[in-house]
Amino acid sequence: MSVTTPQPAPSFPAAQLPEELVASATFLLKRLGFAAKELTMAAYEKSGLHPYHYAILLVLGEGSPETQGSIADTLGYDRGQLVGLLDELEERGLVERRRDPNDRRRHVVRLTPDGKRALQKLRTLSRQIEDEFLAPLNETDRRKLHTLLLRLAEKHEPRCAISVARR
Amino acid sequence: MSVTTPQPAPSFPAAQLPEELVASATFLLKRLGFAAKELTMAAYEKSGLHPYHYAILLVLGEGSPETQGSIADTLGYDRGQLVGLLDELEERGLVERRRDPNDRRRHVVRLTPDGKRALQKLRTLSRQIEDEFLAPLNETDRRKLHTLLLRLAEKHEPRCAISVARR
DNA sequence: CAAAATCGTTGACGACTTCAACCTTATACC
DNA sequence: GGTATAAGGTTGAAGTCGTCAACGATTTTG
Repeated sequence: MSVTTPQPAPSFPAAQLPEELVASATFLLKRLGFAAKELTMAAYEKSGLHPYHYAILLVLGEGSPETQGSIADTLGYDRGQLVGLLDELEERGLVERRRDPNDRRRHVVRLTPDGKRALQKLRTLSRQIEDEFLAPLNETDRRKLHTLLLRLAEKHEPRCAISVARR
Repeated sequence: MSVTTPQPAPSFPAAQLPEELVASATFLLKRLGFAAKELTMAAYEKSGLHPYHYAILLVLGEGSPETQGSIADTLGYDRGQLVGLLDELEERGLVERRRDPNDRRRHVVRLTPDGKRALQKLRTLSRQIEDEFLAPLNETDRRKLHTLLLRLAEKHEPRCAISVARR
């Protein structure tokens, strides 16, 4: 079952991209990154949440208490941006902000029970999106692709690097 | 030799992204797509041009005469967006717009000699960017990655599909 | 000849990111 | 202890960007 409503096939096939662009893995990566974003956004539409919200809930779901700063640093978000995202999560009752008694500048952010339920829903959605996006590949190819992407991410997105503790 | 000036390494390693995000090929694709865009933009900075300009020049370099509409359709650009891009290319003398005598609504766009030279420069730059971005992978891995990405692109970015004529 | 469609152009609009300023609170230093 | 400095969170401004509707000119349709 598809997460997104399929688009009607265009009556005429789209014009061909220049060969040199299609031959570039970097180019394909950029286009596919965009396509992945679009597919994801479409799938999230019904939930009223944003992929950003999912990432935040995931961080909070890992157990260790988080401040807004640590969330922002972990995900690479702007702190000003995070404020609005947390406002939205708090309005929906998925998250709780309270002052840290040890350092009253800080806000400690925690999942509420509703937040944990929402996180589970989003995990399922995320799996569905992944499955739909990778549909052309079998299990072996998916693993191979992930391995290769991870090798690139370790250079270009150090936050993705697998920590020693996690190995 | 690097195309972009290397960033100073942060004294502290960035915080760890949640495992489930890093485990998702879709997520890595989105982040890497963004990283690729940033790397590309940085490399293009000196040239005063934009990757969009390169794509346009590539289309024009393929020989068959192109109108603004056909360029936009080929690359998936908005027509209104293309106007400004072509203005910039024309200002730099890389491109010529002239009315199509057969259909005076259309503009036929052609490369100038300077445009062909610029295209060659950008081809070289593009190769350097590709090489730098894929640095963690050897030749075999690069081919494998490209194959996998292309399989995905055939579904998600039909313009990337290899045409029968091209096979 | 009139109506509709096409092509390129312009400008408005909303979404998004980045950034600087600000208030509160904690830490460093004299 | 008191003052300067830094850090956490918040707000709002600014700039970028893609999307889109409307327009004049021209061609096609009927």
